[in-house]
Amino acid sequence: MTSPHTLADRRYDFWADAAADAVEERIGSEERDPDAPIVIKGGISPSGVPHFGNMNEVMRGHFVAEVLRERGHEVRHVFTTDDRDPLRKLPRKLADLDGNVVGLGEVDASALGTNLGKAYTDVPDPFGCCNSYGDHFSQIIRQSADLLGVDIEIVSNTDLYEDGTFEPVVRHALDDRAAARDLLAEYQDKVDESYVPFNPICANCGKITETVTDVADDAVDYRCTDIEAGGQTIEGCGHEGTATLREGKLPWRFEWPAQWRTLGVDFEPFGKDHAEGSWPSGEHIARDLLGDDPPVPMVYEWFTLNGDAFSSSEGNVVMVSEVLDLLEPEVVRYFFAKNPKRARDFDIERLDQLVDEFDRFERLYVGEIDGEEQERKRAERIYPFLVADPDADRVRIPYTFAAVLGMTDDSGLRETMARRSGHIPADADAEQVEAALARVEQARNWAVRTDNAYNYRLAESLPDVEFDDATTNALADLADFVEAASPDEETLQGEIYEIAREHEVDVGDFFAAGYRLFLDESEGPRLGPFLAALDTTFVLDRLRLEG
RNA sequence: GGGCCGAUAGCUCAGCCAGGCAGAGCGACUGGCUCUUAACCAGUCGGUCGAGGGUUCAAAUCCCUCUCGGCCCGCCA
Repeated sequence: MTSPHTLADRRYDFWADAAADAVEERIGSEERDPDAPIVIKGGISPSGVPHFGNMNEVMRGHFVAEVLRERGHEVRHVFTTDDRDPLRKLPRKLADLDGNVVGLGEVDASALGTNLGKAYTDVPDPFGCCNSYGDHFSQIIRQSADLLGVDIEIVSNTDLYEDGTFEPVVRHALDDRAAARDLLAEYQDKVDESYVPFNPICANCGKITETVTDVADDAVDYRCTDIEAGGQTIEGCGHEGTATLREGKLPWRFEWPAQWRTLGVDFEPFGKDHAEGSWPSGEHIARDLLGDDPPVPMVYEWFTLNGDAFSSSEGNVVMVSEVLDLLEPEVVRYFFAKNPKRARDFDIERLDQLVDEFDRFERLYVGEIDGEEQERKRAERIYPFLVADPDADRVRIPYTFAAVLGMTDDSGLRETMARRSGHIPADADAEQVEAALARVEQARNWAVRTDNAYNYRLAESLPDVEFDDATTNALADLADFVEAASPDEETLQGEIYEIAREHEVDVGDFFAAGYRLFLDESEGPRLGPFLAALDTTFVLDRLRLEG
């Protein structure tokens, strides 16, 4: 037995190197054609909205593929959408191709409900934009991978059945069904004498059935009986018919090894749910039933979202497209480059922490800061897999400050504020500035979404304010000072204190007045640098309560 | 009940394979910048490495037992 847990050890600074070693060892074995490209696979059922956690299935394999390519191998990254699986229950939430999540009530749910038990590719697309339910969600999987900069070859499981690719394996399993049955019985109690490792599709109602009554060379007879699944019963129509070996599916425990064989899979990552169930039986089936060498396995731990399990039914999901509204792709990739053996929480409230961690990682890589040897080595090894064209001159504005810059939509003002705060160096060219400010969009979205302390908005017009005479006079004095002295940020910051004292206005209250005037908030960023960055005329009018 | 994986500072995580001073960042706190507020600088605090035992000159690291959490051991995938 091959343990799927032992690959991601710490022999390397990057776990993908350890996995790549195991793959290289495998392809060196004698039964494998050394010239054939290495095949890395992942796969999920297009059962509903593919969420951020599902991307483990894409990203973990991706890094291993990239490491192997770096070592000079030709690598195919194949991804099966297990779209011949039957629709078992209706998800509570769906999503259109533009990433908008909608409730089940917003589509024709009854049209879905009547299709329970059919393969995803035989269920109509509730949005009407793709050929089937399965195609719809496979398309979103493809888009999600694209957004993360990962190139995968998506293979439809249904196609593999219909075009005959699977047919020899299906025949093999049926011919050796006694052996298949004995083998699976070691893992599943319910496998009995009547078990046949093939589920035909009913020609009458289209459901995937479980009752095979006879097996011939190129076809099976079946009766469409009730199917129990997930505590509910999907009624069979009672039809008796004959199905070819292309008109049905292998049970998952057999289907997985069938994919390995037909696609020539060398490496496959999978979630921990498979580690103690599907993997041992799949490995056994591959070796002893099919006579194949199973791929190198790797288990990854699951992510949680804001502390709770990802759950489509509970609605605790976030899609890749949503995440990329909040984070740059390289930061997302960084998250997936961490040790897969560790369960991780994807905490939206604290994305700033993740971004800060990435920024530090980047600075370690470009040598801008010095860290401990270990973290420096990790950065040197892993960073190139996160960013296509590492740029030592890349300017990163801290994420939280970028969120603050989102208070205005004026890009010129954003640049001025960033420059004056020292986050953009004086000699930065236009291209660097644009790249540095790109993050503002995501950071602003984050601040708005979480409505946190960085969610400021520049008050476009004079807020409804009422100040006492001393404060009003002090503000007017401040305006005069700004007009006369064109002060830099620090001078202005100092003068705010000075003027508050002169007018015997409490310093805290005076600052609060400033924040009220410009942000309509009681607190805000450091006022001197903030006002210094704003358009002078605008500042003068506002301080004089004129607009 | 049996099996697998995980647990290191308030938070996010390195370190474990192959034993050698308990680490980083962030946060917090203190101080600095004429200055209670984003930023910046300096410093401080912060640990029963989940618990207990064993091996060892030496254990976060190796071994055993236990606790807690997740997953698997029905079906399905």
